[in-house]
Amino acid sequence: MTITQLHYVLAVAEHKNFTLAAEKCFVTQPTLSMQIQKLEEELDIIIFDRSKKPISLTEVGEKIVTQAKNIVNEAGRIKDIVDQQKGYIGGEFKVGIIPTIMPTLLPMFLNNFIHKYPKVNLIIEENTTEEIITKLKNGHLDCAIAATPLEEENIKEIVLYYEPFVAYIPENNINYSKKEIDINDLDNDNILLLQDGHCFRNGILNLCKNNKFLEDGGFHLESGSFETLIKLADEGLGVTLLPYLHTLDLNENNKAKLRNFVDPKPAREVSLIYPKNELKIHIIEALRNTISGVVRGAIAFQNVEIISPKLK
Amino acid sequence: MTITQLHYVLAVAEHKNFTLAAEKCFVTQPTLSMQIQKLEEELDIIIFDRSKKPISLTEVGEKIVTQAKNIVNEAGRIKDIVDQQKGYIGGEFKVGIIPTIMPTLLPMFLNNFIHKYPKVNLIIEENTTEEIITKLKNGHLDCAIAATPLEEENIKEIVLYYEPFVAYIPENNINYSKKEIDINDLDNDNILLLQDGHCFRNGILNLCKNNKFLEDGGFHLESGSFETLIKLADEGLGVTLLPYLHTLDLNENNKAKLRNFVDPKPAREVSLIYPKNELKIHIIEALRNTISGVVRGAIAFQNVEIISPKLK
DNA sequence: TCATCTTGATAAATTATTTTGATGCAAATA
DNA sequence: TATTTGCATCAAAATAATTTATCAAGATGA
Repeated sequence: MTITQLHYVLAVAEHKNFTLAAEKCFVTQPTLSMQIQKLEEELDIIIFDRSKKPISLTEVGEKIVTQAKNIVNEAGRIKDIVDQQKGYIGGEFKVGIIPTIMPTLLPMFLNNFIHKYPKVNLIIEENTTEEIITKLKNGHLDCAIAATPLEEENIKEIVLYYEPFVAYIPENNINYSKKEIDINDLDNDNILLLQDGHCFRNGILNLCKNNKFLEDGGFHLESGSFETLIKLADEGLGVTLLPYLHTLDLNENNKAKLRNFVDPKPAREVSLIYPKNELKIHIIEALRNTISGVVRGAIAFQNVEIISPKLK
Repeated sequence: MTITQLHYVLAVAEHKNFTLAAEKCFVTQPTLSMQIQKLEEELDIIIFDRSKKPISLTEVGEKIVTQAKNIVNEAGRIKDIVDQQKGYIGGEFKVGIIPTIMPTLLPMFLNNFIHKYPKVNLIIEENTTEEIITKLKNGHLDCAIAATPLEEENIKEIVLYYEPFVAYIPENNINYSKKEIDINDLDNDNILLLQDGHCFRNGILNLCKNNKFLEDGGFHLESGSFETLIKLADEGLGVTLLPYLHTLDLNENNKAKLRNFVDPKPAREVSLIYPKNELKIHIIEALRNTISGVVRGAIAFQNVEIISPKLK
């Protein structure tokens, strides 16, 4: 069994077609046929059922493919180790970002970064915190941006910035008239939050433990976007909290309903997180510097005294 | 990079000697030299510092070796998949057992098992519950025996038996005169327990929540063996609890101090646990049957009504 | 139904890689 | 200085991978 053979197997499994898979592997079709036959012979099992159209995996084949992916993935990390040693800033670099950070932060640094490090092939994906942790640990992500602290084993966190929350108070609410809000003022309101998995929620729940929402769960909202939350708040269903960077894009009408918190402001800690093995530490450092640079201007002036909750 | 090359690298890393490593790989020394050179050339780094005696790993070399182990380990699982498919009962089979189960259970089934399945190369190691979980997940163990329930993701549990606890009451204790003990009778005693990590401890703490030991922690004992606990109890430092199978080996003097619990007896659930992928399920089933057979005779007659605590 | 197309298997020739036995060379040992 | 130890090197031999050309089975479609 060779790593090459496993690559061939994966290609056929993906394309369900020997000829096409061969092209993708930059070899001729007989090469693929032969090598896969050799592997099947060595293992004395059949991986592909060639009688079906399109070609399908046998039951064992499925398992072999799953494991082959693991092996190939692990093998790929050898290159990462070497790149790290050489201080090479380039190659594939996969970053996970949680949904509530993605739309505001990404545009701020993306252009900057790809121009500064053109050799890096940046691959960004939106993931929940939970997905991020799994993928960091199994190597499907090189680093991620999420709300912290997570205190996960084998994962390191470098704080990028503290982002204060801003209250969004609809007009009919008794707190609307206040210029600034204390977190305890909201004790009697429904606080509309994002669905679980969007870790933003965890960030707030711990701050207002006396809130009705938590006590009796008058109603349970599982919205996926701040836009929905704002509309629901406008309907008089409660108040909501928005991370500062999100409030910058609101229209004037909505901005009028924003109220800053008095110090100490509730805030979320946003960090760059990555596996302890520090395989791509050079690229991670590059990313950190880029983000720090652009973010400083955007939120540094906000005098954030943190009530950073212990997440999850 | 080939899997063979990685094997060669690991062999040299282990033996610190090309000639010896070559022997272990059943190839000649030039083969090893060439292949490792080829790999070093491909990666454009040096793995081994040949100037030192004995040969040593470079800094990158260390990392490469660590990763090579992962790759080789993952590659080895392909064989497991195939074996599983073929229902083959044989090959290497690694079992972890927690310290408080090892000495009593192992002798009961070991002989039986290795005679019944001579093709299985059984490798037993003593591990804490925590180690077991890690090793099951990363494939360094095929299955394990531990106190349950653990409720760990990706790990399955099959209960082997329920083992009742027996109280060990020193003579000076007020409970000594009782023929049977109620768990609540011990509320005012120090209960001597094994150190953390030995999961036996978790099994008891939840049962007697009012115990002084927990309330004020008059003193904290971190003993590693039941023998020590028994001696400390004899010194008048408290009472201790022993799993039933352990009590069978005590001397007469000690046995006199044992008191059964009244129903419902506290008990620990002992299970065979293994990864959800069920890679070696046939061997695991074989092991389960063997253990069930021998254990039934030993503790089935104990009318165990379980207070099985939820473990950590 | 019959020609045609698609697609994987096979054969033979070619090319590339791996392994080996013989030997060299440097450093340690005695 | 002679000897041993241990890795590197080399060229020949053995093995293995790849390719080109071709085939055969099943699908497609006129």
